[in-house]
Amino acid sequence: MRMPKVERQELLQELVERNPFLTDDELSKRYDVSVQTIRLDRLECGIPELRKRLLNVASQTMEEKVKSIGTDEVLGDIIDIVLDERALSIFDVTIDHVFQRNGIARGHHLFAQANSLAVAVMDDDLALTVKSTIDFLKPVRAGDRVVARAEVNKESLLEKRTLVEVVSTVGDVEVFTGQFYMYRTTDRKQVD
Amino acid sequence: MRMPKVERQELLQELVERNPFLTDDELSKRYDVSVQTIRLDRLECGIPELRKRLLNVASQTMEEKVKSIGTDEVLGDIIDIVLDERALSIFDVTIDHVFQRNGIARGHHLFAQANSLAVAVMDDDLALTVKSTIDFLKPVRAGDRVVARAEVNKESLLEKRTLVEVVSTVGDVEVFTGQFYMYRTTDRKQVD
DNA sequence: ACTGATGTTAGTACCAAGTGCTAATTTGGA
DNA sequence: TCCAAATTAGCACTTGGTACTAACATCAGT
Repeated sequence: MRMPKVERQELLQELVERNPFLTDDELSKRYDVSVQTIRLDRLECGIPELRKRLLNVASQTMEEKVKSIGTDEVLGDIIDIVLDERALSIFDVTIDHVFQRNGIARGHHLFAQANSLAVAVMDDDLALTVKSTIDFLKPVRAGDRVVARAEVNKESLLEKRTLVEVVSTVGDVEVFTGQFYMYRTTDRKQVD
Repeated sequence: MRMPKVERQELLQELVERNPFLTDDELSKRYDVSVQTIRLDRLECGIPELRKRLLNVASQTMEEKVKSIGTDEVLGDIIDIVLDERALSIFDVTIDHVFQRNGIARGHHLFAQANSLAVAVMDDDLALTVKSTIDFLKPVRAGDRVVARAEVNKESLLEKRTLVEVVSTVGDVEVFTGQFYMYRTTDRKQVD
């Protein structure tokens, strides 16, 4: 006897989960049983056929891709924006953004939200961050909704390095502040 | 005439790129041509059949899944580390990290690499960034390999806020510097 | 030793979504 | 009008299956 049925089916479940790319034929060789037995096993365990497994994996990807393109361009959703004046974005912190150890959000996500907002508020296709000073005031946790408010410093608007100040809050608690010195590619004095 | 051949083939390329889940049959209805025409188009354009497209997308996902677990924890690969002293990480910039407009890396990715490294070099499970001052010295582009070097300030080691200085270079050009003031949860004076 | 349940294997017909090929038909343009 | 390019049709074959039926194998209980 090669292996009891139940054991084979349990191994099969795991294996297919980790590696969805195996055909029944390959699986049958792996467990030294006939293809038909593998088919019966899949039927009993509710494991779909190769093609449907691939389709599932592929759809997952596409969903994630659509999401990640949106979140890569600007981390957080921009709710309100007046170019060269102010902007506001919301970022919902999930378990993906926190340290496993203590559940506190990684600093670079808060920075990313603020930095993205600072870039967006500048009325310039090619705005770049040159210098920045930031303070992490309070720890942020999964489930928190971080609201970032960016304000463009009027006096610096015509200078080469425009100052954008960002304040992020959770509820009414300030959790993060940052000064972003932004470099404009197009020259305001000529454009306006 | 419905549409010139070349135009249809160009649209086909784009469409299939965005939505790899369409069968020849569905495509043929979309462009109001026969299935055979679609097959010829795919042949000429080198577009693989549905099943191979799904397989490609699925394999990508699996690779990314393996990678993303590692890259979320720390952006960039840590090459060398001496706890409480210094650390070094490498981060390969891809098109995913740059502005489409000008091909320059988004600031928050450089920050993320440096911040991750600063957290890692602290001999503490729960190190947090409290304050940071950073300078983006030169634009970084896709294809660049950014090497970040973190150095723990010895004098500040016993203080509540330890200073970690990070310098990132591409080749031998400094592109980014940052001072990270880190908060330790565990108290060095008691632990040592 | 016989019987029955359980498990395994074999074989057939069929399906989806193709490839690869040949042949017929349509169509646009000089 | 006539030719070449483009399109369509048809057929045999492939993969990786489903769904179903039938034949074995094996071991347990009586």
